[in-house]
Amino acid sequence: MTTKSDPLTSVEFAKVLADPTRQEIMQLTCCEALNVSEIVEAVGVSQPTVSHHLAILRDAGLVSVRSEGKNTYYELNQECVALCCGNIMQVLAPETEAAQVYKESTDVM
Amino acid sequence: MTTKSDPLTSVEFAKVLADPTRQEIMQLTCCEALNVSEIVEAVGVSQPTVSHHLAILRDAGLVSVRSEGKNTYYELNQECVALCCGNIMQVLAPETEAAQVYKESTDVM
DNA sequence: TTGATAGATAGATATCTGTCGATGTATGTT
DNA sequence: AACATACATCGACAGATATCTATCTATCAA
Repeated sequence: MTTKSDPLTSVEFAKVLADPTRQEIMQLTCCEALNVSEIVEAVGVSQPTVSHHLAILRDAGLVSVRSEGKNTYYELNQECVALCCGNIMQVLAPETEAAQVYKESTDVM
Repeated sequence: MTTKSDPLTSVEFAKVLADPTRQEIMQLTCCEALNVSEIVEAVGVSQPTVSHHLAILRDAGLVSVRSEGKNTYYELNQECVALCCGNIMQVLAPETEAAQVYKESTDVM
């Protein structure tokens, strides 16, 4: 229903990143799946607020969601993050070495 | 007065990027310096609105500014953009190949 | 000096967004 | 069946922000 299938635009990606609470959630779920209660405890805002941020991440296709009994586990999609960052680098910083290294590493050979 | 000296946080950087008009300005000034009138003409919003966005970019240290007679030229700081994108990749997508390639390319040897 | 042009600033306004408390819903437990 | 827990959704509200018009300042030209 909600989840986005097409790749994110740079503006959409930036809007998702443009909040400290949301970035903290992204960092927490970056390398391990956490359920909502664990995230609530870690970030120190209310549960509805966490659910709100998770919905935004879900709609953007930036997290994977897995239900397990009463719990719902969220994990950040690192590949999607890397892709968006790479795109921004290539568009807004094409002459930097970082962008060129990125481009080479992703070019089909 | 306004310009930021310390490096941008990921949230600050994302907030700057999180507007389509501003990203368009960034793209326009990415590889050449433009004055305000040229930017106004290209993006199709009012001159004060462009000045507002340029002030945000200036305060963030994301553009260099050069006055020349009546004109003021703005140019995007690509290195700063690349640095911020690289940081985000390393923090939020550390296990991706893109982040690792970036890290290697910036590591002191 | 007078006028024109480039750009910044101020103030107003409408929209967006992050947060919360309250409530709904589904799943598991006794 | 009754209850508890996990999470989502709703509605309200306050603060942020993008945009505009109007105005101010500074520089160049006549």
